[in-house]
Amino acid sequence: MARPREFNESDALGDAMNLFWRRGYESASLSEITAATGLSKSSLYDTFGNKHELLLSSLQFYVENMVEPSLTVLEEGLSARAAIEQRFEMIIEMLCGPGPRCGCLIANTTLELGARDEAVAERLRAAQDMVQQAYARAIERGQASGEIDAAKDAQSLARYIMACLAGMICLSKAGFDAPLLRDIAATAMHAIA
Amino acid sequence: MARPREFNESDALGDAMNLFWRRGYESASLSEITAATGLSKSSLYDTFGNKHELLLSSLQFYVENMVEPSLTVLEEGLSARAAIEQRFEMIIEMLCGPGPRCGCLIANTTLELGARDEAVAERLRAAQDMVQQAYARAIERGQASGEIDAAKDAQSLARYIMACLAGMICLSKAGFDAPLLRDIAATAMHAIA
DNA sequence: ATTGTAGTGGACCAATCGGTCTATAATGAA
DNA sequence: TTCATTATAGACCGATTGGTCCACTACAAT
Repeated sequence: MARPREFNESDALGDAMNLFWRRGYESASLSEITAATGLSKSSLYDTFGNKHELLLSSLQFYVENMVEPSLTVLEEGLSARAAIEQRFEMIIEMLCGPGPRCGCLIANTTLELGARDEAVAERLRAAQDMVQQAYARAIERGQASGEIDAAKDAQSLARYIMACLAGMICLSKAGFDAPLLRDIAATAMHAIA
Repeated sequence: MARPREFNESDALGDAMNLFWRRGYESASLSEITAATGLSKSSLYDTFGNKHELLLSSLQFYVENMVEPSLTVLEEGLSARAAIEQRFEMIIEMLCGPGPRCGCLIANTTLELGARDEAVAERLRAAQDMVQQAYARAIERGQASGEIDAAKDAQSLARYIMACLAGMICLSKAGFDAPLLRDIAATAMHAIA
C-alpha cells in the first residue's frame, strides 16, 4: 500500500459534526464543510459519499462521542436523583459554555429535518430512545431504593425528563443563561418525587 | 384612485406565515412563497420588501393572530391551574392536529435563526417575554387564590412552564403523539403545587 | 526509475437562490 | 376615450448551491 491517509477520518467527521451542530444542515454549505474539515471536496466525497451521508455519519459520531459517554453518570454510584441532577448540570454547562449557543445536535436536527427526512428521522428516533431508556433505568433504580415513587411509570418520568431537557435546550438558544436554566431544572425535579 | 388591491395583504401574510411555519425560513424558497401566497414576485417585493422583512411580518402576524388570542384562556374564569392545564391541552391539539408536525413558529425560528439574526432574535425575545408574563400573571392569580404555593417565584414557575412547552414542541416533532404529550403535561403540573 | 495509490485543487456543471426590472394587462376615474 | 394606478408574468441578473471530474502531486513499494 502506498501513501497512508494524510487526514484522520475521525477528526474530519468531528469537524463536520461541529459544523452541523453550530450551523444546521442546510445552512452548512459545502465550502464551509471543506474549510472546517480541511478536506478537499474530492476527498470529502470519496470518504463520506455526499452531504446527506455526511450528516448521517455526523449524527452517529455525535451519539457515540458526545451522548453515550455522558450518559454513564446515570449509572454510577450516586443516588438516582443525584445522578439525574448531575446530568442536568452537565447539560446546562454544555449549553452555556463558551462559544455560540448551539444547543444539541439531535434536537436541532430533529427540528430542522425530522418532519421531512425519513432516513435522518429514523436515526434520531433511535438516539432519542436510547437516551430515554438510560433515564428510565436510572428512575427504576431510584424507585428500587425508595427515592422515587414506585407507583409512577418509569418510562413516563423518563419522557418527562426528556421534555424538560429539550425545553432547556430551546430556551438556552433563546438566550436563557445558566442560572435561569438551573432554576428550571430545580423546579423540574420537584415533579419527580 | 384606480383598481384597488386585488389581493388581500393579510391573507397573503397568513399564507407566508404558514409556509415559514411548515418549512422554516431558509428552506422556504421564493418560488414556494409565491405559490403559497398566490402573489407574483413583483407584488411580493412591492408589498413586503424582501424575504427577510416578510419573515419579520410573518412573525408579527403569528404573534397577533395565533399567540395572543390563545393566551386569553389564562385570564378567564377558570382556576389558575385549570387554565394552565387547558392551555397545555390547546397546544397539544395544535401540535398533533392534522397535517405535518410543524411545531411552533416562534420556537422553530428561534432554533433556526436565533443565534445569528439579531433583528429576528429581538422580536422573538419580545414574543417570548409576552408569553412568559401571561403565565406569570396566571400563576400569581393561583397564588392569590391559594392554588399555588405563594412562596414560589411566579416568574420562575412561568419560565418552567415555558420550558415544558418548548420541550413538548420538540418531542412532538420527534414523533410523540397526543397521549404521550398529555402524560408529560400531567407530570409537569406536579411541579406546580 | 517505475508504478500504484492517496489526496488535492480547481475547472466545470446544471440548478437554484434571492432579487430587479420591464412590458403588459386590467381596471376605475376623469 | 384617456389617463393613472395596480398587479402580473416572466426575462434577466449575479451569486451560490451540491456535485462531478480530471490533471496533478506526493509518496511508498517494487
